[in-house]
Amino acid sequence: MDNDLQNKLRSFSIHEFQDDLINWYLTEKRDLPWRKDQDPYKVWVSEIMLQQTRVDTVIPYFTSFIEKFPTIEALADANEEEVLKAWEGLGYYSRVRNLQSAVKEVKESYGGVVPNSPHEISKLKGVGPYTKGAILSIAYNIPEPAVDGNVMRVLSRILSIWEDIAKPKTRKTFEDVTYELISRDDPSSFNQALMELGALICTPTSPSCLLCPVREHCTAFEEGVQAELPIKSKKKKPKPLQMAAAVLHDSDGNLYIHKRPSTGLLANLWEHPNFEIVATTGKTYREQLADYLQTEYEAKVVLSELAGTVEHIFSHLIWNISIFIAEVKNSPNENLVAVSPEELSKFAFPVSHQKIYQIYKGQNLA
DNA sequence: CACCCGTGGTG
DNA sequence: TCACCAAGGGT
Repeated sequence: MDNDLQNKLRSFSIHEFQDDLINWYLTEKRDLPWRKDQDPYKVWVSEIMLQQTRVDTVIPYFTSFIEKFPTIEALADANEEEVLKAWEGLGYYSRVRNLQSAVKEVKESYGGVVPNSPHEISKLKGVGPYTKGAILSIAYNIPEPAVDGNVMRVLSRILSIWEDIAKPKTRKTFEDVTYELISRDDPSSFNQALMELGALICTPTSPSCLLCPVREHCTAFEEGVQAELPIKSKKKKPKPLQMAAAVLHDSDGNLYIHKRPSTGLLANLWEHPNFEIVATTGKTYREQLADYLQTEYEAKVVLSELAGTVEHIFSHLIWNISIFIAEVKNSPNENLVAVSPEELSKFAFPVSHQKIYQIYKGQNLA
């Protein structure tokens, strides 16, 4: 921590800040399903789901996930397909594979009890510095910083910290600050209050300073620079890729689907056969797709004309997918699995491939 | 550190 | 439309 920041903290009314913040939180906090108790497992699941994901999106997933897998034991013993299906549509699917892996570790090495030491909990897959602090403080009431985007935004304004919060090393500054500020009486409420304030009052654009319970402590508000903070450098634009996909079916209406590899993008999810178009050949998308289905799956097909397009936007790339319907005239190789339309709902697909299937169903109707 | 890893909402 | 956002972690 630099000298300027240390000086700010020396003249900061820490206890008054804690009281104003926590009292506001205890009165105004939202009634969320993961706040019904302090079960470390449920806190853990909620924190993983909430990573880079909105509260409103998480709520229905959390409720049904806990119904399906109410305990560490239940999740540890669950079928991986079923677990992935419960996560379908939430995104960042490695989160749930890491979670199940970590839960198995807790079952085997810690007797099914989530460890309460920073060192041990950090070794669990998918538990980084934020999630570590969140579980320890919320479930175990241990005064550990839990620095997420909310906390960096709120504290950058409170203390007028002009470091770029997009830079990895900046998180250390905010952990140091949080360690100075955190309530030793109620670290759980303190950490959650900082995040709740960021979500409800101290929002990224147009913060509601006049409603803020801690504006008397806020140097950015005092100086009128709350709209300039935090400093956050720009992200790269996602790179567009041209793709082609086929909804492959036989004359009985069975579908032929492919399981993606266990690492990388959309790992272990199912998809309709697809590939990236090569721009340099003189062939049409349709011709390239027929070639691909033949070489990759030994599938002889009758392809439709272009049936539609689907866009899939990721953090770092964009698929522009041209969709064709293909009827197979032979038995494809073992890289494809045949399923009936009724069975399809047991498999987890990325959202783009759900849309691809919708196009096929629309064609069937006509 | 830079890059990879999803999705849906919003001004 | 588009840029940015939302309780990050792994490599």
